[in-house]
Amino acid sequence: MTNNQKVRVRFAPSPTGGLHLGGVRTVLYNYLFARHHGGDFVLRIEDTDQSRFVAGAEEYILQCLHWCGIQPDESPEKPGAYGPYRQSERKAGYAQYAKQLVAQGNAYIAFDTTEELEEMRNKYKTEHHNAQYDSRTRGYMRNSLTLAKEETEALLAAGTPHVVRIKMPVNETVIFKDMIRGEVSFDTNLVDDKVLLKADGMPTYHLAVVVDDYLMKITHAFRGEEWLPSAPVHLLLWQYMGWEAEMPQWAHLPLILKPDGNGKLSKRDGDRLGFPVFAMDWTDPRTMEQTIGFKERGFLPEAFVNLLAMLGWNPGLEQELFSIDELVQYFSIERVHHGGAKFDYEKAKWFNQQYIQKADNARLAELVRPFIADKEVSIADDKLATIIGLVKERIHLLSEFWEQASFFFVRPETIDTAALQPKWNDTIKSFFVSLTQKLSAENEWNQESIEAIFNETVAAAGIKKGEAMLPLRVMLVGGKFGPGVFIIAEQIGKDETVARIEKAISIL
RNA sequence: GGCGUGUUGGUCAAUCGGUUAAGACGCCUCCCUUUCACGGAGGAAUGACGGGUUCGACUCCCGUACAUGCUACCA
Repeated sequence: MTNNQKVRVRFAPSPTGGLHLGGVRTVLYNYLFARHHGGDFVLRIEDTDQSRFVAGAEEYILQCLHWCGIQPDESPEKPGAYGPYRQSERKAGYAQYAKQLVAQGNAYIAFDTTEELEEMRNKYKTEHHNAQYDSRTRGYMRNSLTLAKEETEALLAAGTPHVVRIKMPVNETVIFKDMIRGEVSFDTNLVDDKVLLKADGMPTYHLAVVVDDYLMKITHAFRGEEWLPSAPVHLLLWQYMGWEAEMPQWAHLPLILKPDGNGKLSKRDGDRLGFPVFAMDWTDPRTMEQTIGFKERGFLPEAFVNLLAMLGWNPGLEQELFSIDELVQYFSIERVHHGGAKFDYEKAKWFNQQYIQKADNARLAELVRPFIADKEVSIADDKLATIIGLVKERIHLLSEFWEQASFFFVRPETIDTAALQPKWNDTIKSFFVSLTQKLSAENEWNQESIEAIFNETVAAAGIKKGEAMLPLRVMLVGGKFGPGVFIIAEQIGKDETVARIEKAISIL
């Protein structure tokens, strides 16, 4: 790219299912880079594989980006000047470029059937070398290089299924500079003649990515490390098309690995280890299989973005909590790690907890609604906000709200009597009986007044405050947890407080 | 198998030839809190291995090991 060109980056998912953590991180790095340099972020849909098309996947991806607060500047829904934004809508164009490459001698037409390819691989495979369609084997195959010109034309005229393959040069070294890894080089003899145009007329990723990036004036191309081995094909294509001067700078991002063992993090690992891998809930329309997302597990989008940003990138500061605007400010591709990072769900939850603590109670109340929708209680917004303020420092996920706060809304079904029994005797029992009487007679009802009555009653009964505090908590809450016991009493109200104490006395 | 890429505590990681090798998560101890949590203080725990280069290597080079990715008319 030329220096004064406007930065343009793209995220190019194929709409085949749920949006993976690693995908979101790739989006994020694209977005941060674009914003940092005042450039554009483009969403392009790579739907060239018709057999893998999944209905609804494109909309789903949009929703995930929206939830994360990442809006593309251009997308299928919001076209800019470089459309179309779906590869399937460019079908005719790709064929032209493929034709040009064939005419130039940089590509050729191949008629081999699946069976013939299979046969070739078995035949030429050795212990030391995997057989591939390349300079060593293409001479034995049925293609426009081995067939007479008339024969090829006759086959074409007869409508014989065929693909277009790149003709990888012999004895060349392709070198390029990756923004993250520095100089990377490949021996062209070891790269196979990748299919460029499929028999159905659709381009493969290899052709499409080059053509689209060129047409869409992409200046920086970020993608996962798994693409590195095919980079020489793309480099050569840029060269053969005569677009070398406009080729984007490449950056191959490290992988996100599974927490245990090694290898790429997959949806299966999440299922197995009990954490989400997709950004949002995804239901496969074919199998109806449902997969949980970070959103529905109770993550805040800003926490999700923050934790993903830190997985493979680090600004070199001690600060760990960054708003998306701060990330934009600090982000630099040079500080992206080379090696893959294992995903740590515990740390992810810590990030979320930090953001929950910082978040506004009214907003949290709104966000927590879906998590209590199935509970048969109706709670006013302000009441919910107040209670969230009381319990938010002890939850890591929004989904944990109910287990930490249900006693504010419904009487505990059971109480931890085991925690009470050792302290239970006639003295303490009569203390609680007299406490309920005094509480019932009280007109003012707030945590100060409740505590004052409690103190009086304790003194009158001649017991220590500590002996009665825990029992009171267990009676109201059901267990040994939760915020201050008097504020709980205030919130649940006088009648309910008295009722819970009386019920506890009756069963002890 | 071949090729590519990678390797600092259990995990995320700072360091860009000279530090007692930061910090965070998790774990442990203590304090705070008459519960739990939050918060605070402290602790255990790290440069894969072997060679170079250098006055001096976590840092640069080479080799080995290990890991991982690719090796489809999938992306």
